[in-house]
Amino acid sequence: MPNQGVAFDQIFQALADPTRRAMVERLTRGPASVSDLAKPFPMSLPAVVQHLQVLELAGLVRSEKIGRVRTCRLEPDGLRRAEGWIAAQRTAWEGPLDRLGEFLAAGADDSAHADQQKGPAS
Amino acid sequence: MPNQGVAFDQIFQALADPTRRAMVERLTRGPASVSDLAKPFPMSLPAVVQHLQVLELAGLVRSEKIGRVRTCRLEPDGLRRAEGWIAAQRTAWEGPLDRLGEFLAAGADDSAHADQQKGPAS
DNA sequence: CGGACGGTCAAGCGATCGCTTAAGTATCGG
DNA sequence: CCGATACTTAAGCGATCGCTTGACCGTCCG
Repeated sequence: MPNQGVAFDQIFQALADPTRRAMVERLTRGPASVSDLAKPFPMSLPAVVQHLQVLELAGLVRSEKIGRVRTCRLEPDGLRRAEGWIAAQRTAWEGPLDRLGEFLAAGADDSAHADQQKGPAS
Repeated sequence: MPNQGVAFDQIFQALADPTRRAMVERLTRGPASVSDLAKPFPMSLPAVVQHLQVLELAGLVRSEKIGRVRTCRLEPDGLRRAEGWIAAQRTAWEGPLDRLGEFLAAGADDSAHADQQKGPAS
């Protein structure tokens, strides 16, 4: 069972490769076999399988072999984990008060007006 | 300046390293100088700067040198781009098919008949 | 049965990654 | 002006990455 507590290292590393991202995009449109998944790419089949293993180890994809065909499908939990981490960082920065801190740190000289119309309260 | 249309490759690659993610987390709590940013880590200063360059090239961090101090701050746009891509894939998977597609593919053996019970969508 | 199909295993190779040390360059403090 | 501070640059080294080729195994079809 592809561990659910996979490290972010593996998730982001998996997503860092364009081939692997293209595979994920392909899999959002439905499950696919290995060779089916390999067709768009100009590389050998073992290379594709290696990418697939990276995705699987990261918990982004699950695959099951029936007969001689391995069928791969997306595992949205991995994606959700990555999205959650990013959102946490982004909101930690945008949330409390820090945009102002940035402004102050940049130019503490002419603080005549401190009300920029930024921040559409997302 | 680091282009805003930076490739996802660089963004996810930058996020794939635990040291770099820790730096991002640190920067959500406010701007920091290079050596300040380096303090929590058991590595040499040049190593930290190299990580910083990766983050900056990915458009996740911006830095400005004043006097002999380089001050780094978070660039939320990069984070938002990454989050957007992930969300797009996740919703592309979860949206149109619901979970039914996944369920059918897992339990059913072929596409000839699709008359299993339907509507377990939560 | 025999061959094609779908995938797997193993070795290896060049490129990149993360990190190091050593030796700079600029600024600031006294 | 001199030393300390805050990086910066460059070279190098072992480990990992992405990909290849070649051999192999199990499954389906005629």
